[in-house]
Amino acid sequence: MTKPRVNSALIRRINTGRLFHIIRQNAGISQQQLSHVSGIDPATISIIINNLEAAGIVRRVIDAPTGRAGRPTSALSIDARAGYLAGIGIEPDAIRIVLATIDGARCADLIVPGSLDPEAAREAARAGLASALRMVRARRSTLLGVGIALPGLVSLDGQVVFAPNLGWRDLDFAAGLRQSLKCPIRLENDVKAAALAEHLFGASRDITDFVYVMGRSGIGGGLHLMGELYRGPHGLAGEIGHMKIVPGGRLCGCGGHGCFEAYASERAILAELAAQGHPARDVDAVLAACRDGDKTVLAVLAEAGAHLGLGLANLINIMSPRRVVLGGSLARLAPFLLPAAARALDENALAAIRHDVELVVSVMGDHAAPMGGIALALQQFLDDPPVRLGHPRESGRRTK
Amino acid sequence: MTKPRVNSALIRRINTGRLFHIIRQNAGISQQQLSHVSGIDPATISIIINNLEAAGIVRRVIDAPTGRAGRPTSALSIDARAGYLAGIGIEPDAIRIVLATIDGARCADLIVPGSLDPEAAREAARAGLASALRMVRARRSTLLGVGIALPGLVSLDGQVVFAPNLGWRDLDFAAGLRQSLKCPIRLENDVKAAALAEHLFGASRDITDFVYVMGRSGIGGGLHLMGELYRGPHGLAGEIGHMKIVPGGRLCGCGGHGCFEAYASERAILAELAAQGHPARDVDAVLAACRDGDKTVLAVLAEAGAHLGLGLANLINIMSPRRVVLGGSLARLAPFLLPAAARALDENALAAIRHDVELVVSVMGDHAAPMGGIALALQQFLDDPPVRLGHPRESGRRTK
DNA sequence: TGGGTTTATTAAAGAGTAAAAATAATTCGC
DNA sequence: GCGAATTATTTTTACTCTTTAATAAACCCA
Repeated sequence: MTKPRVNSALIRRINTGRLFHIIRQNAGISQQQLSHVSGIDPATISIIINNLEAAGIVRRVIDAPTGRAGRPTSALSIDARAGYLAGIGIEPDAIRIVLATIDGARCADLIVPGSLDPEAAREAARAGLASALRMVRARRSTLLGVGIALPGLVSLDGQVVFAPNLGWRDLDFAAGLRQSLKCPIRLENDVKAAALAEHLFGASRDITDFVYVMGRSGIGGGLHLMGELYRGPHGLAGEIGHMKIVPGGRLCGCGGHGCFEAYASERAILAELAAQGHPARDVDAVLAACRDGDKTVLAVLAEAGAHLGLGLANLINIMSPRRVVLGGSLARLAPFLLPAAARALDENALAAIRHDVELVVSVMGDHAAPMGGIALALQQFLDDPPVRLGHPRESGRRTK
Repeated sequence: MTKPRVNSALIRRINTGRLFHIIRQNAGISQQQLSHVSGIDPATISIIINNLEAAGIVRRVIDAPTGRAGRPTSALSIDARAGYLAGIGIEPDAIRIVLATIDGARCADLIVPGSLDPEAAREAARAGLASALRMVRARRSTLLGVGIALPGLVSLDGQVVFAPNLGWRDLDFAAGLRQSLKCPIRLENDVKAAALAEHLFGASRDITDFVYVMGRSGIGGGLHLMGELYRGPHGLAGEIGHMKIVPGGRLCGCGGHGCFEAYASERAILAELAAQGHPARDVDAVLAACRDGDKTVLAVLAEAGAHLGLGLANLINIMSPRRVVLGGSLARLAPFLLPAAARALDENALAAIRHDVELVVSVMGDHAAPMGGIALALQQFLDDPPVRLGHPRESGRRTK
C-alpha cells in the first residue's frame, strides 16, 4: 500500500508537472497565459519557470514586439536540448525503438528484429538504442529515461507476470537494461502505455476519461480515468480481451468460450477468413481485398465489427467514458469495422450514455507501443526529475 | 471542468480528513499511534487535533494509568456531540431515514411512506427527518449535513437526470430541501452512495478498489477505484445493469436485449418464476420456498446465479477489482445464488485476475441506501467543514 | 529525584498568494 | 525628436499556511 506523503514537495511536483505539460502542448505560451490556463498564481509560475529554466528543461525566448503597448511576453517552450527519452516497443518479431526529446517530439525511429529469448531481446534493444542515439549524434549520457512497452501482464512494480506471445513469465526484463544504461527505466503493458501516449501526445490530450482499445493478435484495453491511467490493485485492470460477449461461444486461446477477442481481434478475423477458404493471411491482404470489394472479406469484417460494437457497448455501459480510442490493427481495419460497430453500439449501449461517447481511431499507428514507452519515460522523468527542481531560491537576495 | 488548486489549504484538508477517518475507525487511538498509522508527523498531528478539538469534532480523554511508565496517552475519538448527519434513502414506496453522529454511528432509524410526486416525497422526507431528530431529542440546528440516495441517474452536480422507478426526470430534488433545512445536502445515485457507505462504514474499509453490485428491481453498480468513488465524466459510470450478457437475449425494460438485469435481478427472477407458474411474488416468498427446498425456485436461482457470475466475470475481467460486494436483494438471495455464480466466475473470469478477487455479501442490508446518504453527508462535511479548521495559530506565542 | 514515555511547542524550510515593484515596450504630448 | 505617461508582463516582497525536525514540557513510576 503506497501512501505518498501529502506535503509541500508534493504540491510543487504536481504544479511543476502541470506547467510542464501545458508548455509542452502550447509551445510559445507566456507566463501570464500559463497562469490563466492553469489557475496557478503568476508569482508561483515565475518561480517554477525559473527553476525549470535553470535546469535546462524550459527555454524562454523574448517575443518580437507585437506592436501593442506593454512589456513583451516571453515565449516558453520545452528545451529540446535537455536530453532524450527512449521508447521501446517489444513484439515477438520486432523491437521498435523511438527516440524523442522531452517534449515528446520524435527524432529517431528504428526497428530491429525481435527475439523470444529475453536476454537476446534485451541485447537487441540495447544495441538498437545505441544505434538510435548515434542517428541523432547524441551521447548516451543525454538519455534521460527509457520506457518499455510489451504485450503481456505487467505487475505494478514493472515485472513481467505473463506474456503469452513472447513466452515470458515472471521476468524482470528491465533489470538488465537498467544496469547497462544507467538511467531510469519503466516497463508497462503495451496497451496501457499506448493509452498513456494517447493522453500525453495523441488526440485525447484534453480527455480525462477514455478507454483505449488496441487490437494486436488479441485485444487489450487501457483505462484512463480521472486524468490518469488506471492500473488496478494488481496492475491488471483493462484486460478486456476476455470479456465474454457470447456465452458458450467460440473457443478462445485462454481456454474460455465466447471471449471478445475470439470475435473481434485480428487473429479472429484471419481465422474466420481461413475457415471460409479465403487466402488472406495478414491485415495487409485483408485491406487489399477490401479495396477490391471482396464480399467475403467485407462480410467477415462487418460481422467482426458488430461483435466489436457489442463488446464496446458493454465497456461503455460500465465505464461511461467520454471517448473510446481504437488502436493497433483495429485502427487499420476501422473503415470496414466501424459502420457495423456503430450500429451495434447504438443497439446495445444505453442511450443516455451512448449519446456522450465518441468512437475514434488512434492516429498513432505502429508507433503506439514505442510512443507509450516515451510516455512512460516522460512520466518517470517528471515524477522523479534528475535535477532537483524547486530547490531553495538562490540566496542572492539583494538588501535595500 | 473542476481544477482544484493544489496548495497548502488542500494539503491540510486532505490530512485532516485522513486523520478524521483514522480516528473514526480506531476510537481511542493516541496521537503517536495516529502518526505511526498515517505517516504524518506528530507535530502536524498535534496542530490538526487541536483544531479538531477546538471545533468540537474530536474529543480527547486522558487515559487511565496503564501501569507502565510514561505520560499517559490521551484517547482520541470523534465527538458524538458535534452534531448529526442524516441519510435519506428514497424508494418508490418508502423513504428510509437514518440519523447518525459524525462518526457514522446510527442513532435513529425511520421509514415513512414514499411518493412518486417529488413535492410530496420531499415533504415526507422533511417531516420524517424532523421526527428522527425528535427521537434523539436533537434540535434542527445540530443537523450538519444531509445525504440523499435514490435509484436513478444523477448528474455530477446532484441533479436527478432520470429515475425510471420514480418517474422523475431532470429534477433538482435537493433544492427545495436545502432551503427549508438550511444545511448542506448532497444527492447521489443509491448504488454509488451505498458503495461509499461500504467504503466508509462497511466491511471494505481498507479496500481501495472494489465494485459494489446492488440488486434492487434492476441491478446497479458502484465503482470504487483508487480509494474513491468513480463517477465518470457525466456521473453515469457503473451502470452495469444493461451490460449485455446474452446477445439477442431476453427483452429488458430498457428496450435492449440480453441485459445483465434481465437475467440476474430480483425482477428477472420473479418474472421467471411467474412464467413457470410459481406463486412467489416477492423476495420473502422466494426465500421461504428455498428453505422449503422448492426445486423450481432453487433451479431458477441457480440459473440466475450463473448469469450473475457471468456478468460479474465480465466486470472483473475489465476492472480487476480486489473485491466484489453484493448488496440489496442480491445479498438476501446470495446463499442460493452464490454457488452457481462462483462456478460461472471460475469459468469465465481470467484465472490470473479471478484468483485475487473476493466475492462477498454486504452486511448493510436495508440500510445500504440511507447509510449511503450518511456517507455522502460525511464526505460533504469533511470537504467543506462548517467551522473553518486550520485557522491561524492563536497569536498567544510567548516570547523568551 | 531521576528515568522513561508521550505530547506540545518552536524554529526552520518550503509552498502558494496577493500586492507592490520592477521591467520593457508603446504611445502621447510638446 | 524626445521625454514622460501608459500599458502589460514578470519579479520581488511580505505574509500565511504547512510539514518537519529539534527541543521542551508534562506526566507517571520507581
